[in-house]
Amino acid sequence: MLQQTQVKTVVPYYEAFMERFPDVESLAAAPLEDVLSRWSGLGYYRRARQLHAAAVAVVERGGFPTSSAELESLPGIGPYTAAAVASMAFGEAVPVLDGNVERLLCRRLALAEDPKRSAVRRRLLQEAAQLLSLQRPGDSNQAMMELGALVCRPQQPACDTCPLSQGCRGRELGAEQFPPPRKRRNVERSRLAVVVAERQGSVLLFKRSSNEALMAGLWELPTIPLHTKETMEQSLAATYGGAWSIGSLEQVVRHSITHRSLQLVVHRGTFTAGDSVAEGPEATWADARARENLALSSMVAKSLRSYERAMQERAAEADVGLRRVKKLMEAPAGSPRNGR
DNA sequence: GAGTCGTGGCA
DNA sequence: TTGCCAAGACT
Repeated sequence: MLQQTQVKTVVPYYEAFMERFPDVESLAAAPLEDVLSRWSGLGYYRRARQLHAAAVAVVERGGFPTSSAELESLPGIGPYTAAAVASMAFGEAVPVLDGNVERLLCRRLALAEDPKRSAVRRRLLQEAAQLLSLQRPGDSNQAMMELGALVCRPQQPACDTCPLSQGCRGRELGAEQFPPPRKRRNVERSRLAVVVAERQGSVLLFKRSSNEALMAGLWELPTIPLHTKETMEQSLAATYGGAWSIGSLEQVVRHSITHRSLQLVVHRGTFTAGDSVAEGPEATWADARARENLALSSMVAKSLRSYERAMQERAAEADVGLRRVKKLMEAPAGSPRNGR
């Protein structure tokens, strides 16, 4: 969970996850669907699949591997995670190199090169090994990561309070210039139509196939690109089968996925199953309770919240209108109206 | 080696 | 509003 994700974000997911899957056996025995649903909203869903696969592998081999080399053979466990687990759980003297330590060491060595390059990486690992406490490698690794996160932070590093400022070459030259800024990628912008089809309090969802690159295996609201020659109804039928009609209600929701910036136009719509529906992706009608146990992305959850808010506002307006009408009808016939 | 994958916080 | 980035791994 902590891979590329901040601790603060992870904590609530971690606690709920551990309650649902208290040990490796329960995780291995659980359907992937359940694992994904507990991962909903955390992102990088491949991690959930790999964690599940790793649990299966651990149970099959009869226990956890205890060396960093063996750990790294498990799905989803790379150099960082293998070193972190091996050092913290099993006391192996291997250094971790996460984003924080990487930055700290680049500054310490005043390396003005891209730390992702393998040659630079080797140099950083060598330095990390030098600094590692062989008596307490787990604590030592955690201390380095904390130091990077809290003291040798990306902007405005607190060099004055740094316990490693002694041998730091970057401090003299201006720590902030190391490592060099990454090449930035251009953001791809797009507009999508998202359709909420309601039926007796349930919403129509489709399952993304497991080999999709993006959010594989998660449930999605029917979604189509905007600005096509086809009408929305045609696009929806082609993608999801059935027959569609689109209502007037629409809400705009913004969402960003790594290098993409999405404008989601959430529509209300209706869906009628036709002969072609069997050819579309797996579908389900899910009410609010059912949705709790489905794997939804944050993008879908956000769209649904926006839709529900809009519907509540519309209902409130309708209620006010109804009261006005009632009031008029209750007034004595032929009585003068306001302002006349 | 470079591209990709989600999301939320923050400046 | 926009861009950057985080306890990375995999293709």
